[in-house]
Amino acid sequence: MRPTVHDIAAAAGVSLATVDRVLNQRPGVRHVTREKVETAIRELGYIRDLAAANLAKGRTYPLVFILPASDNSFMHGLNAEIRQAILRSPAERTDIRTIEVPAFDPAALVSVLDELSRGKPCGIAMVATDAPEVRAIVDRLVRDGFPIVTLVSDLTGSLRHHYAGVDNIAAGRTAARLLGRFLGPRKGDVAVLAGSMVVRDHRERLEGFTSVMAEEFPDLAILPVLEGRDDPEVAHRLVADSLKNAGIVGVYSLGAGTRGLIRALKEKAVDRTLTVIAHELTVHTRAALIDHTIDAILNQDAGHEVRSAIRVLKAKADGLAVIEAQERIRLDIFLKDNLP
Amino acid sequence: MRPTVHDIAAAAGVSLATVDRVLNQRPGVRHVTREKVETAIRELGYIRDLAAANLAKGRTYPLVFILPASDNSFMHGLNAEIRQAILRSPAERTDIRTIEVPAFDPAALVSVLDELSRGKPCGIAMVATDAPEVRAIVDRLVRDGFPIVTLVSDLTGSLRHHYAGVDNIAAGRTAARLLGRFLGPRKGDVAVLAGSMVVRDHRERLEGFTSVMAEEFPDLAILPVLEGRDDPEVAHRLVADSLKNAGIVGVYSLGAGTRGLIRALKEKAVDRTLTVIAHELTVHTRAALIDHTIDAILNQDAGHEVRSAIRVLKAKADGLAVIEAQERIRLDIFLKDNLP
DNA sequence: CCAAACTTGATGTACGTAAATCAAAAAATC
DNA sequence: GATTTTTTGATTTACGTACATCAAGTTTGG
Repeated sequence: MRPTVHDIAAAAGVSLATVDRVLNQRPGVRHVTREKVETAIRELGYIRDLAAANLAKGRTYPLVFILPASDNSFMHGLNAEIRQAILRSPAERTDIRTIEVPAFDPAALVSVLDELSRGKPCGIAMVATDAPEVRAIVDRLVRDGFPIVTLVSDLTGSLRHHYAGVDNIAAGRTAARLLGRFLGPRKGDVAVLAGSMVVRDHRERLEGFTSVMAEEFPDLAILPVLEGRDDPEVAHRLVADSLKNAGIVGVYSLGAGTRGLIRALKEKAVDRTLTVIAHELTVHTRAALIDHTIDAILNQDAGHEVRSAIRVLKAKADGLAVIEAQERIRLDIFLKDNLP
Repeated sequence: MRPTVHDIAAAAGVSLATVDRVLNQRPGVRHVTREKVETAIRELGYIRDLAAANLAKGRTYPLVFILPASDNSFMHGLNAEIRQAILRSPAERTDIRTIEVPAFDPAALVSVLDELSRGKPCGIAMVATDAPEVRAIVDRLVRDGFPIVTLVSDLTGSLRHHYAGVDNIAAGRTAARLLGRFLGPRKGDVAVLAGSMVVRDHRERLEGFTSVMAEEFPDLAILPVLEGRDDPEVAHRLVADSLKNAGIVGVYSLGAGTRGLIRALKEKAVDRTLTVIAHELTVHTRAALIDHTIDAILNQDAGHEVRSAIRVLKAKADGLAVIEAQERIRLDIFLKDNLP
């Protein structure tokens, strides 16, 4: 049987109350006594029973998810996953709240974080907007002891404890290699559709994409990036326009809101010899993959991201280690054959 | 606050003892009283606090993993993951034991299962060997109330509660499409290296592979399957031999023990224009992917499989639902750009 | 050396559930 | 209607931890 507080007390030759004072870093223990207890803890390999502790404390984990108010399938999916997590709250002792902030708006994000810092959430998961002032307040909150994980979009260089999202540079590189390999010996132009270059994840995908393209597929030329602002209408217009260029052999859509892209592709489908790689599995991209409008979909599993963020925040709140491999968000590659 | 047994007792107008009898299906409760209590449970939305219950019972989950005694990287990795899980046992209340059985030997597997059925494990995870007698005893154990999940290799048509592994038909199909698309307009022969056709997962991969090849890439001809028995030496000889055929443009290695394959490929590398798809990410395949000997690796995450099996077995033992999406083992596709 | 401050022990309650015991009440049997 | 059987209640202990209280002991400071 694993040792309990009673065993520690006996081994250290002190009372239960003293062990408790040491374990919960309460004052009123002489230095030498504290050392005795800590030695006993180490030697017996005592690990406190979290379940029992939480029961005694009536503990819950108040968590906050901060999301951009973007109206695209991916964000809807993310929201749905959070709602699922809320349904599991009783069993997981969580108490989850979501806050929406305007997208691409660092100031709004900062003010929400500042507001939160006056409350007592034991963990914050946020889709980060990449700006110095956001980094600053995140660092402040982390120093004040709030566990913080970034979700979907990271805030590199900040002190956030963890990033629950994919490696977007790798995603871009992967897209480039798939596109290059699928095109084989063909030469021509490649169109890139992004949401906005002010979001870090889009910038990183593009960076990865262009570097592999340059290194390994010099016969393919990347056209100037189309910024669709994750809006189907805008994307449709931009892509339709761009496709008038007869030299285009491939398309990489690295943002969300791929509906417009798909529509433009279908209109052009008559003489279609395009190879298309897109991000995020939604009902639309899924259908397009099945009917061969899209050749491959790169995806991040929103459910995994949400569950992972919750696990990590709870672990950090308890000062526990996480299972790194479990929390790594992988880049899913879907062809029409391995759709879930 | 969520309702407790006390609330149920009050609401149903009975004593705590009676509520306990109902909750733990102990005898000595009249039918009408039982109904009263069950109504109260439903109306208050009572959910028992598993942590508290496990604490009170001093419960642990004795689990058994049954693995084939195969000496290949994948099985070593699986073993390592189980050892990791054993390290987490204290926190997860599990008590994990592994049993090795000779590979490809239904009789041995049956006798181990029979032996286990006389013990009291609360869950069994097994790499299934596909045979009628195995199916029979699995069904018997399931009927006797043992939670059983198959691991890596399934036992379709049996009553096992869950399969913690990838969809191997989809894996084969995906391999075919990748190979076909990577080869593009090239025509020629494709070599297939398998472990053994008596293992279900290998058969299924081949099935998926050949069907997509036939449907969509008629210019590529599949050569007779090479059975390497997951042995590097055998595989090396077979592949080296086969590569004398100048018409080969692609290779699909669907089994384990890919070391021999890689060696054969490197020896032949001088005039290499081969496209190669292999299964399972190991140190060897990883290196080969990086140096372009292999073009893509299909992988199943052994860590995920083990953790998933444990979660599912615990949930089944407690009669709880599992999060389906979380337990789905995905087919990882690795190019050199998205290696973990 | 005495009082104030600090340190420790002893003890009890609580968290939500499981499980056991014994007595009391109700129902079923003859 | 008495007796047996079944059903129910009341109460207690336990799981491992947290936390509070009070008394007693030990150090300090002046």
